[in-house]
Amino acid sequence: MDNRGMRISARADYAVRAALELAAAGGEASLKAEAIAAAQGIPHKFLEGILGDLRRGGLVVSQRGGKGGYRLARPAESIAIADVIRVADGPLVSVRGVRPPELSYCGPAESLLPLWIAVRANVRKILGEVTLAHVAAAKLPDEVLSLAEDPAAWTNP
Amino acid sequence: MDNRGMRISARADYAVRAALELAAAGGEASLKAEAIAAAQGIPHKFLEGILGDLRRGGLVVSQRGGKGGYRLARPAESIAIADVIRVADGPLVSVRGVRPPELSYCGPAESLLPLWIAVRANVRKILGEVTLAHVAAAKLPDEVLSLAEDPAAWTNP
DNA sequence: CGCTTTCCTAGTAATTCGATAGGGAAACTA
DNA sequence: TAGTTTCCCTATCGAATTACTAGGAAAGCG
Repeated sequence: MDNRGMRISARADYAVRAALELAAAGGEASLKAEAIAAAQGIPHKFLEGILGDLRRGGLVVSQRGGKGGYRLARPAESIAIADVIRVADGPLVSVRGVRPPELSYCGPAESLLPLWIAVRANVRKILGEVTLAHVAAAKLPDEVLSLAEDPAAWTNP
Repeated sequence: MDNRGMRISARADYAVRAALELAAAGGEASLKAEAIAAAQGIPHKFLEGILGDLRRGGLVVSQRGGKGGYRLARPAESIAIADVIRVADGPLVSVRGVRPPELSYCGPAESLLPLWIAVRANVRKILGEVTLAHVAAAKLPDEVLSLAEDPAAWTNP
């Protein structure tokens, strides 16, 4: 019973960091997978697969050949962190592998369904509002910043 | 890239549902593992292991023999859903297997750390406030209820 | 063509997940 | 004391997932 709970996978973390490097590079310049991997310390063959997901998800466009690379398909202000996670890693929140609306509970557990829905809504409220531009510029929205500034939010249990 | 994201495991879901059955039974009565398993449709040998975790975590007390079973170790009003999940499944939120405060990011990803902290704080705000008593009585706190009542919270993506 | 870089398929070692099996050990009943 | 009930412990299992790696085919450039 050590490390489980609600976890953000390496895949999702890498995907967001790669997208942030692209956001920081601006809309014109394109970065090569190897450069992103080096900048963020991500295994580069693993990253290639993740960038493929981002491209198939329409978040990124790619170019092959000598001066090829990747760049964002849309302005960084219009891409939420939630978009990146969903494209690279599937649904934001799931319970036992299915998304909350598909669940059914009985007896005293009946109110679990609205509870999971509320949790998901609260996660969305952050990851759906914060964009790549916010994070890359280190300018998080005030409501998010005030959550993160509370010292109690940094303690272990 | 299908079903990942932030997931609540079967273990955590089962643990909460079992605890809810105990909460609904009241502080005196004790329920047998088999009865809980039948009531909630949980494989009973699997549930036995989970109940062992809850006992070792101090949330539940057990009694062997003819009129044995399990009951809550504390009043249901004093046990948060987060307590149950942590005891059965480890930390509420983790990124790449480690808890947010242990992370370190560089370059344009530096603001990811406060972002994960904010997400965790927002999850805690719900799962740390809502108790077994709330859910078992189907009386969620108003702030949670208002999140769950928003129709937009029930849509897929 | 020759070079670069993306794209695709496959594979893999380690771990986790969900679940099952089979006995003990303790407590109650009679 | 014998017998039943119930929790308790360890061990195992297959399938899936996680985090990577390898090797090459396809596309764009000079």
